[in-house]
Amino acid sequence: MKKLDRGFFNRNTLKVAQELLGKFIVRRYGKKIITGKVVETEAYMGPLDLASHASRGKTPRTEIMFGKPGIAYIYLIYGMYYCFNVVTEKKSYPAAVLIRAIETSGNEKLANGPGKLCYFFKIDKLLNGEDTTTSKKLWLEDRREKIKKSEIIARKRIGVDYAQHSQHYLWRFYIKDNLCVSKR
DNA sequence: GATAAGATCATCT
DNA sequence: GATGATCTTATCA
Repeated sequence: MKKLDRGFFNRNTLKVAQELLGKFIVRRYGKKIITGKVVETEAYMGPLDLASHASRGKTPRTEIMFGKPGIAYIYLIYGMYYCFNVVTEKKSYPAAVLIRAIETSGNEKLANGPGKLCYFFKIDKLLNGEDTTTSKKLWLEDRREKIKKSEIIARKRIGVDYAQHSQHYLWRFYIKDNLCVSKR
């Protein structure tokens, strides 16, 4: 197994989002190691993407997305759930990939959504800005699992009727027929 | 089966 | 003071 390095993330966000499928998240929490396979991602890129926090300009919260590729952007949503993103593309270009669902050993439904996977992985805002290419607490690995191109499904993101041209873009990716993918 | 509402708080206006 | 990159439970057809 091989740790994903900065070069992997320093590329087109859509490419990274697709290639992250089948990769593994590794989380060291105290003496415990938690791992899981990425089965669903979503891309948020650039100032033109109205669904992205960064489209409204740089703020103290979103400046992580303007930072180095490979670092973690963790955001508390609705006061209850964290979302785990990995920053992509070159520095000062705001883009990130949201990890939406993870396949875990055991119960499939433990991490089939952005909020739940963060709870499962004990991810909180202490890890915001963590560099996953050097961290010993949180990183990503390539375990040579092959995902066929025909198994990658691209779908439109939900709730973007106001972002007219963006609606055509298929920026949500998941592995076909995987039980862990979030529903609805 | 589908849709609606409630929980709850950091961040922005 | 309003709002959101969510999830669960309740209610209706």
